[in-house]
Amino acid sequence: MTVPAFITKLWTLVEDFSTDELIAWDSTGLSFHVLDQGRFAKDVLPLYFKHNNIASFIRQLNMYGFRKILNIEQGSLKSERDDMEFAHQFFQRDREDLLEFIKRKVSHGKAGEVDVKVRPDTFHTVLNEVHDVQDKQDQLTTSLSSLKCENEALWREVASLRQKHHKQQQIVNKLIQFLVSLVGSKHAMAGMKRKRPLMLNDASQLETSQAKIPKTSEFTFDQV
Amino acid sequence: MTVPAFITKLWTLVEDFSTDELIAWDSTGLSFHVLDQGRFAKDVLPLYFKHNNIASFIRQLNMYGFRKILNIEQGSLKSERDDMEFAHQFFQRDREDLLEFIKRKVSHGKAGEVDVKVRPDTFHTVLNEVHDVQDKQDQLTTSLSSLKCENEALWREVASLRQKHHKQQQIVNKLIQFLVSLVGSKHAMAGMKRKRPLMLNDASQLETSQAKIPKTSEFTFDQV
DNA sequence: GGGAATATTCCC
DNA sequence: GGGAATATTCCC
Repeated sequence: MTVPAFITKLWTLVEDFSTDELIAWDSTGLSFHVLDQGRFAKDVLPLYFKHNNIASFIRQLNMYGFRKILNIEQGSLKSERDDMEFAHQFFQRDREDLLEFIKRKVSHGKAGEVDVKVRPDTFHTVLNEVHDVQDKQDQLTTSLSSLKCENEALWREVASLRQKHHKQQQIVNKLIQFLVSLVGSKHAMAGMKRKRPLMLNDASQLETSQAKIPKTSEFTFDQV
Repeated sequence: MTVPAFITKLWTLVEDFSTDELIAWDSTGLSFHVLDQGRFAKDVLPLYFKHNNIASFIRQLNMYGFRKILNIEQGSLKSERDDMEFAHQFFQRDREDLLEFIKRKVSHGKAGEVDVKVRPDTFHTVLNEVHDVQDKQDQLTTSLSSLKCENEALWREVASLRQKHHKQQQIVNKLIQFLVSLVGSKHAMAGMKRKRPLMLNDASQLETSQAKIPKTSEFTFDQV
């Protein structure tokens, strides 16, 4: 809505017939010419701007997206040597209504980037926190790996112990069967005194204790 | 080394005796006064700057760290009503050598902050990576906790099984002692045939298998 | 041409 | 006073 001062001044300047000798519309009305750079800078620029440098004028044109029109005969001798031509899509003769679409380039930072302003100590704090998380994750990974090895060894130990217990129980059963066969066939037990019971019924206790832990590990380990 | 144009112009301007009626050193030489703002802006400023606004002049003073000196009698009637006084540590009469230490404030961002320019997709990538690390760490923590519980249950199981094995072995030993006593006292074994050995020497196997895992867990678990 | 520092303006 | 946009300068 609000057209920058440079654009309105430029349009007024190009439209002004009194300065057509130094700056004027192209015959097409879609671009404009600057004829005599020296005189234009010295006599015209100070009337509109706070300087008399053609370079500053061109800098502004570039800031607003104007492009320099290159003539066909570049290096060859042309009728007018001191002739520059500039154009912009929305800078046209008798079309002041288009000027509002001419936008100044935002200079800060590359296009497509966003500024993130942080205090240096905040920056270092965040960086340290990320490193802390990474260190802790490394420790966790190591601990997890160690614990997993220990766990596997424990599972093997439990399996081995259960197997040994089972075999031992079979031995106990065989011994008892043997004793029973002795008693049944020879009645050898007659007259012997037992000080206390032998407590041979361990198997039932073992079965109940096994229910406290799962039969297989529910944990899965993925390398991180 | 290179003193900004504003500072050199300002110092020249204050030193200049011809303008002392409008701008001049304080008697101490450590600050300067601007007497008649209206005349100063209209007659003096354009001689040194590209404008005639006292506001722009003061804006520059603030940009370079000058401070306004407040008079003792603020609201009361003073001899000179249109009198402003400014000072800067390194702006003193006859001390042009100090001017190089007057630094312009960098406008972009708050003081003590540093610009970090990133493309939005890079910003989101980094953010996602941090969240990935945090998620993975949560998973690791959960897995580690589960595995630790399972590990503790396994240790209890192993201890329980070892105890049972020990008791079972004692039973086996007592049975064997009992059989031996039977054989020794009554010679009841005579004439009986054993099909295969009873394999009662399980205890030695158990001892060797225990060496495969440590007696106590070397792992320590800290909550994260 | 355009990045970046300084200058000027505008506005809270 | 100072943030921020625009203007001017300086420099590659």
